[in-house]
Amino acid sequence: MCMNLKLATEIGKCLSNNPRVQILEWLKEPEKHFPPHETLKHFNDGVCVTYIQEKAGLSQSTISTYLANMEKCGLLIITRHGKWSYFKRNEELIRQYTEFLL
Amino acid sequence: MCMNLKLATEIGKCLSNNPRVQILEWLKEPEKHFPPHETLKHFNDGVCVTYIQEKAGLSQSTISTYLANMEKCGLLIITRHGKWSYFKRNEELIRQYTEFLL
DNA sequence: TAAATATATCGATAATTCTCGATATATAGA
DNA sequence: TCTATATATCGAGAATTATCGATATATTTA
Repeated sequence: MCMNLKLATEIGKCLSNNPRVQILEWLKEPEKHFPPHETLKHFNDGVCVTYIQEKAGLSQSTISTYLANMEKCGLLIITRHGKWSYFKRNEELIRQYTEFLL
Repeated sequence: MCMNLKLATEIGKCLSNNPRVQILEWLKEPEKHFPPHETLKHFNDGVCVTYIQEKAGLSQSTISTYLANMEKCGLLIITRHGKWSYFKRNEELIRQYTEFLL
């Protein structure tokens, strides 16, 4: 999907709220901001909802919705392992967005 | 002023609404989207409020407020000539913002 | 100085977003 | 299968934003 005004505005909406921008920043360096996983020993697929929720200090439902919105507009990529959902940055989409702005 | 979470969120708010994102896009190439000025013969300082307002099709007060907000967070630079206010993109700030995101 | 023009600000209502707790769903383990 | 854990979805009230018309301010010109 290529960048356009409509999608850019949806991305902008995700980036218009402090907690969401903060999450995107944390996910730049997961190992620096989140505890290591007990099952998975890496952050290749990002961070699970619970860790992000605890760090953000908002309710589970709020964070779940935020992450779903960010995934929907492409800012994040979701990978499910069993009962966990891992979220990581979609660097390609973010690059497309920044190129659209410039 | 250097980029930080708070400012990035303010910028995100400006970029969370269709008309504002559209304005930022139009201002990439003013000569392509707006009529030439009768007094000034160039777009060096950008485009006046009236032209932007007519092109956007929203009320004068709405556009004036939008432009003021975008100027306040640094996305636009305002230059006044007599009774006109000209707005142009602040490429440096936009670059800082994109680097923050990446 | 009076009128016209361009922009900014104010006050208000409608629409959207924020954020929560409650509850539903899905998976894993006893 | 029953229970615990992780995540998603729903419904609601509070807060914020969208957008307008009216009006104020500033500048230019007659």
